[in-house]
Amino acid sequence: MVRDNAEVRQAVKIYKALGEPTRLKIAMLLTEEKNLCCSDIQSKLESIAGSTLSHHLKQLTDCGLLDLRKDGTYIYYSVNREAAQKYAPYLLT
Amino acid sequence: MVRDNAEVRQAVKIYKALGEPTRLKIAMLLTEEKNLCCSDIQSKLESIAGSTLSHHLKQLTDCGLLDLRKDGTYIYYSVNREAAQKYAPYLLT
DNA sequence: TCTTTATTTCTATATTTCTAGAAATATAAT
DNA sequence: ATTATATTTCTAGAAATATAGAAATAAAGA
Repeated sequence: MVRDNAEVRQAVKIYKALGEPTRLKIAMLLTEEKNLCCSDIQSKLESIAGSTLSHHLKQLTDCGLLDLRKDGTYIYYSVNREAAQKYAPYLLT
Repeated sequence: MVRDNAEVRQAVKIYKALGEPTRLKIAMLLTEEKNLCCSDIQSKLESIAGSTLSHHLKQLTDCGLLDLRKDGTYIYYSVNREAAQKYAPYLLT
């Protein structure tokens, strides 16, 4: 029952990231279909500015919930299964 | 993979509730020790105004993560295991 | 090189959230 | 009845967040 503080801080960040409709949607999109790039995601959301999406993606990666892989001009995102499993396996179901 | 919208909205609310350090701490306190009342919780946190705590508890109950039981002047809170299991089993580990 | 496409950073604005004091409500105890 | 305790509601200020336009950066292709 004794918890590492760093772990708890990561939990807060992950839950904060998921506690916003657009970001939860992004995480869910990436659970269904991995390796989408920024503009793929943008086209799957109704209407969102690139700059806004960029901020959301930063928050989702900074907390460790998303991984990214750069390939030329593109950046492909995917869900980090370990983090999701540990904190929010709901995403994976 | 098709998700109920109401479920997704509840997920957002629960993650938003847990995405704040004080509220995550409250949820963790209540996982370890169930049936604490408002003032018990207040004394277990460093220093928080009753009105602030009340708002946090409202958010945690409104999303369905905490249950409450009234007994006279006291209100005893506990974690709703089903909700925690579904969305944030990290709390229960 | 010039242009296009992808993404980020900067900046500003609108909105939400956190916090707590004061007042209100509710129940219990004297 | 009065008092004490527990909790909530109201209110407001401060801080954080969401959003997007404009400019900047980076890589690819013509």
